[in-house]
Amino acid sequence: MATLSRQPAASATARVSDKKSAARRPGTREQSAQTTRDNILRAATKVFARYGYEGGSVEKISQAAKSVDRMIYYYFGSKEGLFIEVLEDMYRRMNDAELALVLDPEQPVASLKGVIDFVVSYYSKNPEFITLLNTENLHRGKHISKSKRARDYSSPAIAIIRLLLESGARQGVFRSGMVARDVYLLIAATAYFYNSNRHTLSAFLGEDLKAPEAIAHWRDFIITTVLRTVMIKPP
Amino acid sequence: MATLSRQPAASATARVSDKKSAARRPGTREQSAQTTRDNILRAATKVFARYGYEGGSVEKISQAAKSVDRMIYYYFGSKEGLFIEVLEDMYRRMNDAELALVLDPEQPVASLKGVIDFVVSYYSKNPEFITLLNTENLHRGKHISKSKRARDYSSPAIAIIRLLLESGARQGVFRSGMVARDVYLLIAATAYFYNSNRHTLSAFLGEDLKAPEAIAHWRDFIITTVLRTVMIKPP
Amino acid sequence: MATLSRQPAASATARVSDKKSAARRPGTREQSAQTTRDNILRAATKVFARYGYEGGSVEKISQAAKSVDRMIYYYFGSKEGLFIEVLEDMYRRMNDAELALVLDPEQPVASLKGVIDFVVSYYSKNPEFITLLNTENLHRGKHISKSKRARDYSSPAIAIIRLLLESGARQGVFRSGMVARDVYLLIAATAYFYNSNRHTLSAFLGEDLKAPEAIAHWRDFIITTVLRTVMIKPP
Amino acid sequence: MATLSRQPAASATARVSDKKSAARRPGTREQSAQTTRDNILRAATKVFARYGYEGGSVEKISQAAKSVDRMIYYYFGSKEGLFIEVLEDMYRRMNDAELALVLDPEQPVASLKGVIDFVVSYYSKNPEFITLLNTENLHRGKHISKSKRARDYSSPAIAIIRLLLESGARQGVFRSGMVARDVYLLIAATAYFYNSNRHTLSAFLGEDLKAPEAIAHWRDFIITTVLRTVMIKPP
DNA sequence: CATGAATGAGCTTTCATTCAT
DNA sequence: CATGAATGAAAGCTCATTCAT
Repeated sequence: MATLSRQPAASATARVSDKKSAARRPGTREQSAQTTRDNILRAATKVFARYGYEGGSVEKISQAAKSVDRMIYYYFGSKEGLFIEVLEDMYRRMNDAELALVLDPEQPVASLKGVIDFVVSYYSKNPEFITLLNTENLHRGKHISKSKRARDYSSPAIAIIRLLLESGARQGVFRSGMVARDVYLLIAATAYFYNSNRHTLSAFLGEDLKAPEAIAHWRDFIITTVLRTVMIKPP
Repeated sequence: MATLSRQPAASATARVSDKKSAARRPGTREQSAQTTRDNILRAATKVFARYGYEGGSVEKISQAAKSVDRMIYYYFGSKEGLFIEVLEDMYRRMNDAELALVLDPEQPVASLKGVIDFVVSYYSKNPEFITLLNTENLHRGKHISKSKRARDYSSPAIAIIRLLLESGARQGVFRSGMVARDVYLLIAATAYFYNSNRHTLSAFLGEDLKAPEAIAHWRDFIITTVLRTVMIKPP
Repeated sequence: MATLSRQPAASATARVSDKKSAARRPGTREQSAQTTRDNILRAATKVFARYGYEGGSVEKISQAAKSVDRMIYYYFGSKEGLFIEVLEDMYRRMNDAELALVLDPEQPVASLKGVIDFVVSYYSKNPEFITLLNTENLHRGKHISKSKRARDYSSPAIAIIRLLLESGARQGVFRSGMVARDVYLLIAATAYFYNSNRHTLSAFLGEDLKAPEAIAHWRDFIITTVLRTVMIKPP
Repeated sequence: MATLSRQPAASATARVSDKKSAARRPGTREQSAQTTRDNILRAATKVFARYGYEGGSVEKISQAAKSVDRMIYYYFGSKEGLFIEVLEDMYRRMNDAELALVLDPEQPVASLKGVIDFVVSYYSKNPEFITLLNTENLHRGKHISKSKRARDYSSPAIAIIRLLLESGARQGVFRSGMVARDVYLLIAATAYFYNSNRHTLSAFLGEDLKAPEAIAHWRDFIITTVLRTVMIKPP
């Protein structure tokens, strides 16, 4: 987005480098400390996303990280400490992705479509994001509330939408008085729910919500819904 | 709703009677087997909703039911068997509540508002419904797919909405070609997400989403959104 | 002692019966629940006495009891709960032994000798008593303070000594104004220390304090000391 | 004591200086190796005295010393090696304190009182001494027996008492034939037990044995007891 | 001289479940 | 119909110690 500076924070799991770490086994010392830590964080993200907090045992994680249980305590202090860092990293990556969005406020309709497209796409491609959030909500946000860094990652999406709503209103295409937070929640809710409840929904709807056409259809429906909600004269 | 017969199925956890057995202790024989079973089912619903499947231990449940572990196996065979019955009971109650909705298809706008109001209200008053569904989705629907009775409780809500959409289209107030499933998902998603992600959202939005005014505001926004989506000339 | 009723409380580890429990292995169901519990309590007494609280692992205990770790938690809830019961049982047995003492208040000198003899003998024959007390004192009495039954076992020895001191004073052989608590502590201290610090003492004294003659010598010295302290005209 | 040369050995934990190094952090090189070593030894003394050998973990010690685990192995080889040095240091300090006692053999009664006063005071002011000795006795003296320097610190107290007993006997105020070791043990036992078993005793006696008046009363009782034991005509 | 990284074995405790009456 | 007793496996975590620079 033109109006926002782009400086994605460093992220462990986002880093793709990793040099010489192919097929390393515990016991060999070739790997750097940072690599071990990153491996654990990455593995924990997957395991917690897949099995939840209780179901995601430290053994599952250490095995997935090709390390040993003990290292989790060495680097993260406790299972909870590790989970908190997983959440922080998850938010950081989401933040970075939002910051990387390039939008033109002078074209509010197209840009709003772009935001929706981004959100639908991000949730679809990062299913971990959804299950991790669900897990944290099951625990009533107790872990993220312990994070000191969590506040730093307050989603820029709402600010972006506010900008677009104001621009659109100025141009006379959007209704005035729209609350950015509401529009943000509308987009997030529809994109989130579709992925979050996929399994129970398909048990009753009898459809495969993962099919590309199904996803595209839902994305278009969201776009229609949002535009009809904010525009004065929807197409 | 006028067009649907009302025959709520028997539900363990919906039953509120059972007063005579207050202060009963395990070990006394006075309580009927049905009561012990019901106590466990009710307790399990709460515990699973609160702690998830892995976090909801057999011991937590038996203690909450003022019974002993052994009884869970006596009545439900296994922890998984109990969880499946909890899910079935949860769906049954949702079904019953939807069936109890009285709507007039000749007034599609008011009725659609009524549906939204019902969904928002139900999710708000039955937070267990949300966390149980999330838990089951974390497990990719593996438990509900094992249920033989699950299919019986396919939500009548979509059928209701289809009826209203058709009636509104006939009357010339609703756009034609609207897909009932999409509208249903839109309503469910917005109502669900608001409750489901309450804890993580409030950590960043800094607002109390539980406040009655906040809930009312969100309900009104959903109504506006849905009506602007389906109506030809929204108010 | 003539003036005290004799009704030793039931004690797990004091019971010698144990019927059919010879050579039982875990896995066979022949043993009664009470036997398993008793075995654990008895084994825990030995292990805690030998290795201390931290050093006395639940595995050591369960093996010594020819049972498994899990049963400790089944019957005692936690390692700490088990240790508390060990302490209670230890006090109960000491109590019972003191109650079984038969003394004649009309012969205060002989009876006082009898008390000393008993204490020296009891400490010598029950080294567990000493190390368990040391362990509990290392923990600043935190476990025994959690015991509800602990108060019931307040040592009758002081009351006995008070009786003897009063009788002796009446007869004109003991100094008047002697405090029973002081005399009790004097006896306990000398008998206790000799056993408690045996190992470090013998490292420096270069003597075997366990030798029967050494014990007899020390007992006689205590008797001399106590009598010279309380008697008007010591022999 | 006049008759004994005064040459207190160097003691790590007795040194109180070290002021310039306040607020030093591990990682900075400004501190001398000797300081790090001393910090560990001092910290270990406290931790072992408080938690026992098993309970006194390497981590607790290194944290208390504001150092890291690795340094313990660097300087002391092992946890056991550290504990042995703690014991040696403890004995050395006791030795030094005894050597610093100034007594006049020509006044045996007053000097004996002085010895008792010293012992009672030392135990009272150095509770670590007691719990460390108890811990070592729990381990049956296995650590101190591995110490090569331990023998060097054989308590001079017995020799002192022997001197006083002989002097008193010569003067006709003390009974002849008294064994110095017995008198020493009597004093040590009474002073030791009072502190060692403070916590369990107060649980039953219901008194605060730490109160200055209580300590003074006990010291006086010990003095009376010892004098009545050794004197021909006690006051 | 000093230290960050790593580790295997052990710790207490909890898990869901079955045995046996 | 109901239950006390028992259990193997696994959980999260801490232990003293060594590696490698």
